[in-house]
Amino acid sequence: MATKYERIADALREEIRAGQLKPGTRLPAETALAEQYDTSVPTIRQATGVLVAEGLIEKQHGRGTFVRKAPTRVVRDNARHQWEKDRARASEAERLTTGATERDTGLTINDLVFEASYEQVPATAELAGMFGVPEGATLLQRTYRTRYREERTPLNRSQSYLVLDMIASNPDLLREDQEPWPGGTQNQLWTVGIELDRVVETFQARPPTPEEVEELGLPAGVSVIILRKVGIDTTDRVVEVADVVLPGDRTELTFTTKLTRW
Amino acid sequence: MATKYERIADALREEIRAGQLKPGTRLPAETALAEQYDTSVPTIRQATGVLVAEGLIEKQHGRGTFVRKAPTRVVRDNARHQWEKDRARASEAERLTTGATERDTGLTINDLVFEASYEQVPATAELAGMFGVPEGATLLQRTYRTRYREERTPLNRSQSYLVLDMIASNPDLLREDQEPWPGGTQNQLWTVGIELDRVVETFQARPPTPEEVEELGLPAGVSVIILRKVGIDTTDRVVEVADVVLPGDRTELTFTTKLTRW
DNA sequence: CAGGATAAGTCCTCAAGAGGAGTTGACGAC
DNA sequence: GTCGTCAACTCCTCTTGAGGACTTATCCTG
Repeated sequence: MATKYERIADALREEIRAGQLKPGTRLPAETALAEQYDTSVPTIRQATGVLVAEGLIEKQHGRGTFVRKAPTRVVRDNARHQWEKDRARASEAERLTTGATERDTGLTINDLVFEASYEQVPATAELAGMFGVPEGATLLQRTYRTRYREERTPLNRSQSYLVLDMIASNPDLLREDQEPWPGGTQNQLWTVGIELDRVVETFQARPPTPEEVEELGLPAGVSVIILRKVGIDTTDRVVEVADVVLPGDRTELTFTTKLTRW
Repeated sequence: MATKYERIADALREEIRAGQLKPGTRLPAETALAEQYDTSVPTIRQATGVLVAEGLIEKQHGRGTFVRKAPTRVVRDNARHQWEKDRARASEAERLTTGATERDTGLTINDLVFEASYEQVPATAELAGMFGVPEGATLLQRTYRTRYREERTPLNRSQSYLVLDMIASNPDLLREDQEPWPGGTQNQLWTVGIELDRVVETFQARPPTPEEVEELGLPAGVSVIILRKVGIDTTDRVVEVADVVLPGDRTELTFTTKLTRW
């Protein structure tokens, strides 16, 4: 015999699954639900709290409790690291299996706004260790935020680090006033004689910190994806490290691994 | 002015961050905290509930509330799709940037137990669409569970699908009694004339369903990573689809993308 | 007609308390 | 000494009640 609030949560969850409560619908008020299920308001709040944590409903202070819509997802693909010509090789099989979300959302890069800021910072012990430079060495830190046109909360926040000494031969890379990294990081690094060989991406999912909730405008119950991207050049040096914070409910990542046999 | 429970949550969070409350430590009892912060037990429970959702603490009925240890992470790397010889090419740069967790945990494949079961199921509309077969066509479904030796809850659950007709030429693939897929899926498919060309992996993070909480023994506040792996052969056919459910707090995924220039 | 005040409806905070259920260690019976 | 019982401690459930804060629509004022 489950507890009272669990039974209520189950009942509501079932109504949502069955489609009786459609996305966007407002649930009855807490007092109404309390009467309907013959219990008190705190017990109702406990039940709805479960569904919030599951990401099924969303509470809005003063407005009501609503069934959440499936959020718009943004697809990231590791093919973005490749040159354009290579991307064109994407075949029908890929489109069948991964293109669906992109088609559904109908979003293109033009619907997004990018913001960037540059700063010179000393290397932390962790970053210094990865780059193989002394702790405190000067790094160029670029902070990116991506948002939908006409939305305030960004879709992601990314901080990328380069060792200043490695890129000093091209002062344009340090100019704040120009479009950040036209042609992409790979091309930019090429202009200072660095040839990127491969990118290693590591990531995990965890609940957001309060700061991340604030910055990304996350509803309760969603997690963030933490992605660390490490760029390695043809001489096996770590030349770029980037930490990206992505909202878990709005992000879908795709990676293609080509298999080799020699 | 933040609310009372927020201030309490902030105070406890700060104690944890500062290391005054070390991982594994038991927090004072709810009644003691209520007295300490001059409030009621429900308010204390609300405050600690925030930290549970953030994954910082864990409540154990009858025992107490404990500061969570950083969970053991299992690293998945897309290099696992490659032949062994290729893996050996992993260089110092990779080890610097991604090998740390593997070294820290000290876990090898020998510490893990694999369970598998086979079943023949009709293709759902979604799977049929991906494979390009009629809906209801017979699929071979393999269900995997991975667990630590001497732990009951599995680390992950994976369901993999193959089209029966494609692999029918090797009846050994259907034998339940043998070690599942010796040599790996890539080698096994080779025995039926299928040459895997690439693997496309798509994933997202979301809160777990109650069933997943049950099956994977997830503490409150952690999310699951849903990974869909699609194997494509050299003739651009989708030959394998696998859905993997991973606990977000115990999993770290790594992908290496080799950049090309032609 | 525009703008602000108001009222109703909503979810949120906080309190105090009773009883229940899981865990642990101490104690006593055997 | 071993085992089971029991008491103490823990977190969990649920209740009742009061007031606060946010949102929206209505109504009144200018």
